[in-house]
Amino acid sequence: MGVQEKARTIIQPRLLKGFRDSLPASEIPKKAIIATLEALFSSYGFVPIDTPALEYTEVLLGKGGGETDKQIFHFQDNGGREVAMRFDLTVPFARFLALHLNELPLPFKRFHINKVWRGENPQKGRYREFIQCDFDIVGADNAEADYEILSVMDASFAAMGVEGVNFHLAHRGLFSQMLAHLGIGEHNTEILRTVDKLRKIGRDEVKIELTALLASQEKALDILSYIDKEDGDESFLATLERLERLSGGESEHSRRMRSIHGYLASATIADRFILDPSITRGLDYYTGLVYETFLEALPHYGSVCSGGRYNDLAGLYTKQHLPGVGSSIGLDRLMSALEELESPIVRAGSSADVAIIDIRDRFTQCDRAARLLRQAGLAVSVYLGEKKIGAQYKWVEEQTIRYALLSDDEGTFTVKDLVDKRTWTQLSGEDAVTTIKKERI
RNA sequence: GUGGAAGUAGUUCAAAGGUAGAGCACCAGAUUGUGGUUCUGGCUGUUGCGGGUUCGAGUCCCGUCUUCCACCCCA
Repeated sequence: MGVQEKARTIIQPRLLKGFRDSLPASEIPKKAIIATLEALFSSYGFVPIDTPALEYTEVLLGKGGGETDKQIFHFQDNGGREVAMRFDLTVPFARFLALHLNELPLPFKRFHINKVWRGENPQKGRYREFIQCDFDIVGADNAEADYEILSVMDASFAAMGVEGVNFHLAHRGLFSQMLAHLGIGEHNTEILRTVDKLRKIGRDEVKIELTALLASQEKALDILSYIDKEDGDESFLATLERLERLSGGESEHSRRMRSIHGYLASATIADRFILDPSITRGLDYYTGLVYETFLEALPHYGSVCSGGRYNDLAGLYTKQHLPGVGSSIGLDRLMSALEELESPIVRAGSSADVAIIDIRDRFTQCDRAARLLRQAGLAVSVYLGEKKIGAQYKWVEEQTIRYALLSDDEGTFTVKDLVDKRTWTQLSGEDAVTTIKKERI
């Protein structure tokens, strides 16, 4: 009866829809990836910032509009203020810029890695709480800044060891110019939205939708000829020339794209960047270059890194005109995709290099060895339970710790490699250090 | 937010209205002489949750929550 009584008072340990716990097996690689990205951004001179998770609703909603209104988590705080949780890192950054402009060097390069929240219906790789890694350059409107963001994107995926990545580039200004050239500029946003679905629903379906939208199959075909490559292998520059033709000749937009491609080519990374006019990026603040990033093996996962150029980011919050270009990596979606690909990056997750076991009677000796190993730069985890030796080995392997160190009666140590099943006996503390450091390479 | 599918032990999956089960995992003991073998024994569930139909519901019906899929949108 007493037991039943207790059972009834237990609170169900449940999670909110779209929110997840992260166990060591996923948190360790996640932290490793974040550390890699932070080091990479820093190597380009980008500096870290942070902003609050919670802001005034009016600040985050801006002018208000469409989808963000529905997706944003908002409520009244205990003081009756209308507050909202940030749904991306770009809008808070704009507010941040307006507030701190005279404290910042321009051009300003920052990165920001943190959680954001969207009240969207979850699916695989889509959650209500997820981490974004943003990096932006504000205060520079030129091809060099555009190029540098693309360069950081490419270097980021290389640093994470992710292969088979393609960056799809387009230019919003160029697209609008084409529509104006065709005399159908007024349907701009609807056309963008339809074109954006090309990869998902296919050319034929897009043609049907555009025809319905414009009440003209001829114009639909004109637009399709803009976003359709004549052949799959059409080069960046050949595509660019075709876009120039369809949008009425050379322009500042096409010249910008040509310059960016020139820099990418000089850096010998141009082959991973594809000019893909079907990339449009919804209807946000983007005005120039836009891009999305796809994994060759999992195109249906959608973009894992997107962004573009916005020419008046902080316009909602200040009269100062601030051009910028930036990008955002969706870390949780990327990790979800990499897990599906069984990528080694998300598998590597040890809590330590060495575990020390069987220490019940020789704790001091073992702790001395642990301190020695730590001083030598190894991560060491000491077993603190009371189980038998077999269970201790299991504990070590559960955490994918590769080496176990045991203390012998003679005051020496035994090191075991639990992966290759090798054993070294009668080692001094120093020998144990050198053995492990040598073997683990 | 709209529409569809699914939810059984820690896990993978059985049980086609009639006593909720199996493998793996887990726990204890023996053996292994600084583990992984073998043997013996054991635990595990309010069948996601809440109602309803029925003599009887894991199974049928309704609601709800979560996951997955599509739309929408996006990372």
